[in-house]
Amino acid sequence: MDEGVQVTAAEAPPRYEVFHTDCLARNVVDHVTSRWGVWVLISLRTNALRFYELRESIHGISEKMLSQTLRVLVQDGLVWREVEPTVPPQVTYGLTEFGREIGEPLRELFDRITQHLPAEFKPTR
Amino acid sequence: MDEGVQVTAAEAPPRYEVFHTDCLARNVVDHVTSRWGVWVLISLRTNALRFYELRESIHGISEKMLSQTLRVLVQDGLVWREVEPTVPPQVTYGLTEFGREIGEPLRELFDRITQHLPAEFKPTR
DNA sequence: CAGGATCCTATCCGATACTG
DNA sequence: CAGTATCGGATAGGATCCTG
Repeated sequence: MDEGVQVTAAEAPPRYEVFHTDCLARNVVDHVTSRWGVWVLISLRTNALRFYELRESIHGISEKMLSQTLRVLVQDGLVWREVEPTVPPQVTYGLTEFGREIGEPLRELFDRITQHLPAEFKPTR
Repeated sequence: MDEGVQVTAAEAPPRYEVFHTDCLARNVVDHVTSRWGVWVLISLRTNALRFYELRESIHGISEKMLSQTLRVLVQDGLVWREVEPTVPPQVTYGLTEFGREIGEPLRELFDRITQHLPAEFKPTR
């Protein structure tokens, strides 16, 4: 049934086709804006981190959700994963070029949000 | 157990306190990046829309989720709501100043995502 | 038209236990 | 250390019906 892009009229405003359920972009957006994906991307923005570092820097995330989220982000090409075959193993995650490009507007988003909040909650920066 | 901000060291990098579960900013972020909140904000970015226009522009959203999402965004001060007491009633939604500030990085985010996707899925723009 | 109320299902996600 | 597997409760969210 659904297959093409449905833009009602030719002269329709440049409304985003991303809105369609079967759109690939929408999946990526959903992953980026997923409950934990957001924080993973933000955490990795400045530097690469190991699994346990990520877990500790993102409050409230469980190991399950962290690995699950990471797996998706790696699949989407936003995050790279490097395994050091030592004992015990060391796995490091970092942002790809794509991930960094995404992280920038994300940071902008959060900065603007925090700036609009009551003073008592504002970060010290 | 957890109550304050845990920044391991004094000279720690400016890691976001937003990561804490009890942070107000986190709630707003969760709303903005919620499954449907994203699309509502993007939809309203260029101009205000009525309820049914929103429902039609965001594919796959149910009336329930749309009204629920809108309610939260209005509470957060991102969206305004205007009721025209006619019969049948007309309710219009639009972005507040805050909402517009948030919408900008959001659009940037989606533009970058769509630009990185395979050509066959790319919007025509 | 713009929703609220209800019901019901899918999934999210945390806790726990186990593996290389 | 860095996960995977499984279970079960909580929540998101769709469908339907109803109202001002």
